[in-house]
Amino acid sequence: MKRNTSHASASDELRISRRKPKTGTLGKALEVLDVIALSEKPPRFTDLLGLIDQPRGTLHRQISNLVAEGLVSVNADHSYVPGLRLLKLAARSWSGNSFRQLAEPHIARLHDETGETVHLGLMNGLEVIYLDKIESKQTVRMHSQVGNASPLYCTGVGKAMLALLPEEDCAARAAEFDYVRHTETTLYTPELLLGEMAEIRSSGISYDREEHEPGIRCIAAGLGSLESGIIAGVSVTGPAFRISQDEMTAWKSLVLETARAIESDMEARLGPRSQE
Amino acid sequence: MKRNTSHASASDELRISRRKPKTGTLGKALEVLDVIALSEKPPRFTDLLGLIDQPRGTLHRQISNLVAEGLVSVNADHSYVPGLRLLKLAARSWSGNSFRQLAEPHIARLHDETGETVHLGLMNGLEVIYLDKIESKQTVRMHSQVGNASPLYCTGVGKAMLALLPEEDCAARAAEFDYVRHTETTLYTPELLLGEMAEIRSSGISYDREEHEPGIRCIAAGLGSLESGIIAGVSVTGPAFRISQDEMTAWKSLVLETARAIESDMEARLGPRSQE
DNA sequence: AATCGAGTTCCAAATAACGGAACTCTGAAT
DNA sequence: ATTCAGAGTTCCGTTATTTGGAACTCGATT
Repeated sequence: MKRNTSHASASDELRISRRKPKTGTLGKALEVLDVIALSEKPPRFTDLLGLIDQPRGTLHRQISNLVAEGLVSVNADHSYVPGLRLLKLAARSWSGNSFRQLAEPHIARLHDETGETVHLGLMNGLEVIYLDKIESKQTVRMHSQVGNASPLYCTGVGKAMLALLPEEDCAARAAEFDYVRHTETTLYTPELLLGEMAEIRSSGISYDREEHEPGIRCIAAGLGSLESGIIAGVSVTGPAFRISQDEMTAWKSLVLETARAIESDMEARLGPRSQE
Repeated sequence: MKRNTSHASASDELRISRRKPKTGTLGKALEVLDVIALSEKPPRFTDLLGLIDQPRGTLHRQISNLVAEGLVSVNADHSYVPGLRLLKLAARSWSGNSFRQLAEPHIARLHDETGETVHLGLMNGLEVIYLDKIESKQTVRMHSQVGNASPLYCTGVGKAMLALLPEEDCAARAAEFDYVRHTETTLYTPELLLGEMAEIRSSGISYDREEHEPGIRCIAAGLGSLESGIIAGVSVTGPAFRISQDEMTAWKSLVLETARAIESDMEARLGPRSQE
């Protein structure tokens, strides 16, 4: 005789949903991995002991397991770095990602037509994760940002994606950001951010007016839907010294067309059956 | 007086020495993740149940934990794909990798001088993992292989790295490969493979004469050392229809110089102190 | 309505993780 | 050379998590 145990009881969950998914041992191991991955310098055992609230013996075993599994490598000087297995796992995940595959020709075309750097981003919680990128010609840095995450509130694709959400969700997320005023023009309060939403919603286009990095501008469009479970965005990015705001605006229809084209491919290929 | 607890009886141990690092819960979770990452099509719950020897309830919880941690995502149709968190972790691991950073300018120069695709690979067990790549100009596929793994025996960098090992280690690995004859010219036995080693050792250069993929040729040099704990390699790859074997050979000194230059940077920057 | 298949939940028993303390190693100070 | 301090590692009884079988729910099919 089973009753409704009701996993998500209304009152309990109001507080804070951060960092309490109760994933047991796995969660603890990943906390360690996260700390190692996020460290600027490869941490040594004692560094980790200070950063993670675990007894010596326990932490040591956790790290040992991570090392044994190849998720973490240990240098000669006993400092720890993320392991190659992560790269391997991520590479498979990336190259097999059907959404990315589907979007690739479209962003390639957008790149050909604009000649500037093009990004494909995916919404993930309060961040945008860059799934793909095509660099402008001779830029030195390569494939740098694939897999990188940025906050939603200060990026072109991020704002475009926010605007796709129902207003209540949008406002809820706006309230959750840890706003950092990266530049003069950063929208650093929920009010400023929400103030742009109406315009983005009606035009389908959002701009990053050097809001995240000085000298970097971008035009973006959101795509996807809640039903499909995919909220994404495409953008064209360029240096402010070469691309004026007006030139950005001129790409509006190209960017919108690209977003619409990806969406129609999504319907065609992901809709009927979730075939790869 | 270690007691053999239960499942792994003595006779089983003889079978296969692979996959027995005893990493407890973490290992089991990663086995699931591996299966999901390696699947061609996103598996559904029942598929996984067939592929992994675990009872329903257990497997379900393991997957739930992976999902809760963001290592796995679940599609609308209950099929599972690797999660975005993997990309994020790997991106940090990649961009923070000090060896890659150090090698980057050198392979960039090699690319400029040859005009062809250049790879940086790292030895990992019986495989080479590509740490970085600079594509030839207008190639369509981008950052495709970073993080990808290939067998040592049929790639240019792989053979070059093998040749750096002491002969006994080299022979030991040669005996362990699961040889697949990818093309006509694949070295598909330990004897064929070891037969090339002397030449590679003396010249410092190895060739992939369409041994992995038809129509793809490459010249490579190994670098690093056992003491440093890094065994790596650089290569220039090109299509056979455009690049003759002689043209490849002409790059010999460029490739060697690049390898030596990276090595001297390693000594300078990784040697004194493992500073990032 | 009944059946089947797929996915999900539950709980006592089994097992793996915990954590304090003891041990070893390394390099610096005496 | 000896001592010492700090870092890293191992051990083992206790504790908490994982396990795995079975029961349950939901949807599609007959």
